[in-house]
Amino acid sequence: MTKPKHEPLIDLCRQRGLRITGQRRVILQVLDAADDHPNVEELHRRVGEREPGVNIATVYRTMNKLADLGLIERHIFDDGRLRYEPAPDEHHDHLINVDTGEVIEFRSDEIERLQEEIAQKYGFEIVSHKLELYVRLRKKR
Amino acid sequence: MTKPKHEPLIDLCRQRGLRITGQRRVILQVLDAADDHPNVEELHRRVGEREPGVNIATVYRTMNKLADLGLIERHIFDDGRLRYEPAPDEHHDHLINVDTGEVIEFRSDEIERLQEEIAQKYGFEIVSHKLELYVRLRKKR
DNA sequence: CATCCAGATGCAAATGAGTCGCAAGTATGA
DNA sequence: TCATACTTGCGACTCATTTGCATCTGGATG
Repeated sequence: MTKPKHEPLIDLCRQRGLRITGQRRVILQVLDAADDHPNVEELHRRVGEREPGVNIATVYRTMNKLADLGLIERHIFDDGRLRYEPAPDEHHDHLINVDTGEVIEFRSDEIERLQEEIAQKYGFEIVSHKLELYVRLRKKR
Repeated sequence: MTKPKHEPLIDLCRQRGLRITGQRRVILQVLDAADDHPNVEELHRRVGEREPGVNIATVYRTMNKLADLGLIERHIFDDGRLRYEPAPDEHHDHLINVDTGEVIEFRSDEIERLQEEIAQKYGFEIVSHKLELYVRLRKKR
C-alpha cells in the first residue's frame, strides 16, 4: 500500500539539523503524502493510522518547528484553526469552498503585481499577504 | 479630532429592534468613535473609560448581535483575535503594518474584478473574501 | 561499539479567547 | 403601571494550542 515515494521533507530536516525521530519520520511522511491543508487534529489522526501512540503535542511542536524553518506554511482560514501545507515553490492563494471545506490553490500574477503596486503607493513593502476567496458552486439558472 | 455628535449605530439598532440599554449605548458610542479595528479587549477598555463595570461578556454578546445584523464587520487578522469595524458603505481590504499594528484600508476595483474572474474560472461564485497585505515601511537605500 | 547529553517526547496541567447557563435586572409596548 | 421578553453580570465552561517537567533517545564523539 504505502509505496515509499520520495520524502523530501526528511532530507530537508536533516540538512537543517533536526533530529529524525520515529515520530517525526511519520509526521513528515504524512505531510509529504498530503495534497490538502490539514489541521493538527487531522494530521494527528493520519499519523495515528501509521503509528499509534504519537502524542498530539508532539505534532504541534513538530509543526511549529517546521514552520519556523520555513519548511511548511501555516494558514488560518475562517474556522480559526491552524492548517499546514508543505512550503510551495511558488506562492499561491486559496479558494475555499464554504460548503465542502475543499481548498483549491490558485495563482494570479496580475493580482500579485497589483498588491505590490498598492503597498508601494502607501510607502510600504510587503512582508507577506493573504488572499482567500470563500466560494460556493455557481447556481444553475 | 472631530467628535462625532451623530451616533448612527444607535438609530440603526432601534430600527432593527435591539433594546438600547445603558451598556449598549456606551458600546455603540465607542464603535461610532472608533476609526480603527479594535478587538474585544480593547473595546472593553474603551467602554470602561466612559462607564466602568460593563462586563466583557456583554461586549462579546453585543458585537455578535451587531455582526449578525450586519451593522458591523468582523475581521480576524494574523493575531487570531476578533476585530470589528462599523460596516462600511463599500467593501475594502486591509494593509497591516506588522511593526506597529496599524491598519490601513484600501480598495482596488481591479483586484475585485480579477477575483471574480478567478472564481468564475473554477465554476464558483464568491461568498466573501479576505485580502490582507502585511507590510512594513520601505527601507531607504 | 559504548557513552553521553542536547534535544525530543508523553502526559497532564496551564493558558487564553470566546461562549454559555442562570438568576437577577430592565427596556419597552400595551 | 404592568408584564414579559430581552439583557446583563458572573462564574463556569469549551476548545485549540502551549508549556512544565520527568523521562527517553538520536546521533555525534571517543
